[in-house]
Amino acid sequence: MAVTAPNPSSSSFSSSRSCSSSKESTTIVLPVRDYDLAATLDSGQAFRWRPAGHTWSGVVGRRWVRLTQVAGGIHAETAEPVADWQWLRDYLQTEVDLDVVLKLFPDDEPMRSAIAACRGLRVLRQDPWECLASFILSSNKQIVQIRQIIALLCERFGEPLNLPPTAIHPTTGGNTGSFCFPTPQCIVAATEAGLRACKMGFRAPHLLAAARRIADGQWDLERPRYLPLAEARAELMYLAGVGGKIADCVLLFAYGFDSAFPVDVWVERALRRLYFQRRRPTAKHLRSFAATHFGPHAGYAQQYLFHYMRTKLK
DNA sequence: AGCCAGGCTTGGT
DNA sequence: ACCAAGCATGGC
Repeated sequence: MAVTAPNPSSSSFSSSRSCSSSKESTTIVLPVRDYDLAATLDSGQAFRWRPAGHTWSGVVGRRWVRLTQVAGGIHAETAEPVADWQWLRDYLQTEVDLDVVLKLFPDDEPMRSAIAACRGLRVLRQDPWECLASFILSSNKQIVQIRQIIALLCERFGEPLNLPPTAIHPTTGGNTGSFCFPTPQCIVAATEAGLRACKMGFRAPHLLAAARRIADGQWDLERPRYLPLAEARAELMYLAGVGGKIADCVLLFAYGFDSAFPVDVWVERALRRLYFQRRRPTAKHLRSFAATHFGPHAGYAQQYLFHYMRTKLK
């Protein structure tokens, strides 16, 4: 199995990027090619993005953001002026050269089809806590329901955010997506009943327990970054409510382990259908196949299979 | 091992 | 139209 530590350069806080003389602004165009914004924001890796036409509004960290795919890049708008946009480049991973990733995919028919269908799909680099909490809440839920739970959680327990007047929706009253994702400290201050009221059911005690461990310092959100994949995975699985699949999601979507390969039902279906036809591999066999077959960017390949299966193969 | 725990979507009838 | 199955995890 490839044990690939996160590539520091792809989460770079590039020292060459001077911001000493940069002006503050509420808009920017991040230049990028090979980027399918809609596929990326709507492929089950993040749950707070809302489409309105061809623009997407959401929250990254403590900032409300509206994104639009434009010729040559991604147009971004924030509510408050920004001097240094590196946080958004990191989140969207616009500095990753997709060609390099796709060239290392296995050269087989299923991957060629998936690339043809989803080219431009990216893996985001999300905040570890939001990602961990979101995927604890994802267990045994479908994407629409996960979005609902997280929207309720943010409205009820997250800090309100500033919005530009243009973001106020005339019919809904406009506070959708205008809350921070609640910090561990916010969650700790909640009760299990209050969390259950966000429709998360049996996941409530898991979320609360994880928040407590993190808030009181027993579990360090930064530690997995510096561990080999297998150890980082074990750390995550030490938390209640985090099994192998959810651990792999957090490793891939937050910590940048490109070789982490989450296998959910959709990916399992894709693997069975595209690589195993009518045979019946065990889950263990599928995992070992995935670990050896898809190379250093297996997680990226997984995202392509996932999106391809959901949007094109059904 | 097999069942249960929210609740919403999907698929079969 | 209805009703069962699926979903990913941990605890019993």
